[in-house]
Amino acid sequence: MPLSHKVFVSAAEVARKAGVSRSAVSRAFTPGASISGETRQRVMQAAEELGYHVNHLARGLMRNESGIVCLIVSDVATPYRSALLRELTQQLQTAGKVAMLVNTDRSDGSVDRALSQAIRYRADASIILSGLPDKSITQLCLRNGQRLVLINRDDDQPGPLRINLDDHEAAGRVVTAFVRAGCTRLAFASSEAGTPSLMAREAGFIAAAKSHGLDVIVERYGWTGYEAGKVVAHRLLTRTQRPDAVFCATDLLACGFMDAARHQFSISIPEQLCVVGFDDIEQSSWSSYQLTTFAQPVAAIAQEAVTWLANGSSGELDGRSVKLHADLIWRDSVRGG
Amino acid sequence: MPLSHKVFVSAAEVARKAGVSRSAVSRAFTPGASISGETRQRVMQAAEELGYHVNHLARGLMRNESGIVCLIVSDVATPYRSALLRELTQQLQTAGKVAMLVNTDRSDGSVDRALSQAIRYRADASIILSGLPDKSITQLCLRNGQRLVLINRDDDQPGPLRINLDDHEAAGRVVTAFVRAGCTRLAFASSEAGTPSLMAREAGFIAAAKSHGLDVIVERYGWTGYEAGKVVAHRLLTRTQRPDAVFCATDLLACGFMDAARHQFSISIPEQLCVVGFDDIEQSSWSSYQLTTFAQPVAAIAQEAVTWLANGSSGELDGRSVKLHADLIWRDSVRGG
DNA sequence: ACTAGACGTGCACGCGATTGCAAATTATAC
DNA sequence: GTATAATTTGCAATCGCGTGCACGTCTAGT
Repeated sequence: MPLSHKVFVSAAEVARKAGVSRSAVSRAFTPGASISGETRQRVMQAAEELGYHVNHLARGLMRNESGIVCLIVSDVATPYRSALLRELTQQLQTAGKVAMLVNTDRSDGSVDRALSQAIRYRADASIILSGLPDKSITQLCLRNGQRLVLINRDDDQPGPLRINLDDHEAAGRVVTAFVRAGCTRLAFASSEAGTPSLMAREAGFIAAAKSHGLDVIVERYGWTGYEAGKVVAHRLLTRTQRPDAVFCATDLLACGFMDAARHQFSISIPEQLCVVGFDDIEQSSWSSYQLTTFAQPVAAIAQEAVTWLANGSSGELDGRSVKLHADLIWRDSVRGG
Repeated sequence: MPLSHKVFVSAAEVARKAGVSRSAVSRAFTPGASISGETRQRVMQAAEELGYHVNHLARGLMRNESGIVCLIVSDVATPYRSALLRELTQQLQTAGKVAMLVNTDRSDGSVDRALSQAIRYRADASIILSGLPDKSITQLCLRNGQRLVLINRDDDQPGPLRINLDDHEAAGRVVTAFVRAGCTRLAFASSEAGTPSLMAREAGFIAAAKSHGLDVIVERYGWTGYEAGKVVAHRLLTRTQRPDAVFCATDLLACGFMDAARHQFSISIPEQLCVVGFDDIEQSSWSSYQLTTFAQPVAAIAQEAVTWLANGSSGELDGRSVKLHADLIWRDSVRGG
């Protein structure tokens, strides 16, 4: 690949034009460096005229700090994921970092490959929104001074920052709401993905129901999304003892569930059936759904992650576990809000 | 910031361990380089044991080719944008590139700042999904050997690759569909964003309607999204001469419009009112909407962009304009599909 | 006037990799 | 066995930048 044209303008050229040494140019662009106001002016002007921009690749090489944060995520196009992504990129930017986006699929070494990519680019940190890395590669990251953030992926490894919600407790609040609405035949709708948050919601729901003397029908299908919600609805609503309250592990599931219940089974919500979701995606507030659900505190999650990253590594193992609260947003899919 | 621990392992250490020179290590990781199978084996093993990864920052410095592609986008969390984003990152990855995500807002120099970021990291290219850069910075990019892709942002500048849809012609097909459904009072619902694609759809719709001897009521409000759709619906449906067919510039608008029409005005779709959208976001296929709409060929768009990037700059001004076709997806929001 | 200090500047080296060139090794031909 | 070609390997320069160190200049203190 032949270098196309005139390539980039380097600090040396700026230095020549400004009549100073190359170090002066460097210092002009380094906040807090020892340089006089006058020469800084001269350098800045020359830089402006030449269209010079500091090469962050080279700077990262020297400083051993690239400013890159790697976002590892599957299903970017999903409403909740994309909302979190937006928040993260935004806050990273204002913190002076830059986001590198790596997609993963459901294949096995997918997250590991993504992390290798992050290491190759000497990312200061990686934030994992979905999937879990192998223990060995986690070690590799930490050993290389790369910091790790795990979101909604409970894991007991020391080192990374682990951000989670109070899924278990939140699920308990759903039972309370259902009981108050006079519901008795509870169901839990989920997928077969088996992620920690899904499991926690399920376990919390079942436990709280039991403490009320209620059983729970659990139905899982496929892959957490709208279609799975429809399938699960079909299974749940063709039972002889049809449930009168269902907690959907995810808003996307809930949307599919509600659509199936209304349009295929002509069930009216919340009169005949109460529904609660989780995530508070934008669609949940749409008139067609008005879903009562838990709000993922995306802004708080992002903030937690970014501030942790901004404060340089304090110790050897500065990993900690943060548990955030999910607010219940009352809308019209449960009686007696 | 003290370098935390043992930092990264360099090629020199691998070379020492494998008993070869630094260059050999470099060559071992460069496909097509002149190196014997045996030494490559030795190097690879040593690298594996030490946990070595090529430093792409340094590589990019030498090769003058970072492998980074900058994705500049506002409203990442919007369904259409995130779908395109998913497709782009995926295809970039398989092409051996890595995506750097930069958020922009609606403020003036936002895209320019994003492009500066791209230049600082010596991105091989930038793909702009929303907003338009200043001419001057476009020049700066091209002069620096940075390639540019503009998606759905018609612009007459030479140099960048410009990918657009046949918005104007597509809008004409909507009129045909409405006329065939027996509609006579046409309306166009849009936002005040005034992007080229929005304008093209509007112009195309009006032109085609005129050729059928029909007038079009145009209503625009705020910012392309669900809420705007509701507001526009309110304005349009409280008129004395209520329209019986409306083309929404965007699916998100259409969803808001349909919800308002049904739940606030008790209008049944498509019996009393036909609706067509644009984008084919996932929600359009949900049972609650079943929206007839145009499919954004996201995969084709991404492919077009990535293959253009993969083929190194052929000439000085290799920019070209690509016009892609948007298929009309028939669902239930228009009579007589 | 002499010295101490503060401040700004330049030199030169290092960061981690690629690559042209020439030497060294191996393979092939006669 | 030698001459020649083909391949492999190491040396050293380079990419653009940051920064420790030494030097020069200017101000202030006694």
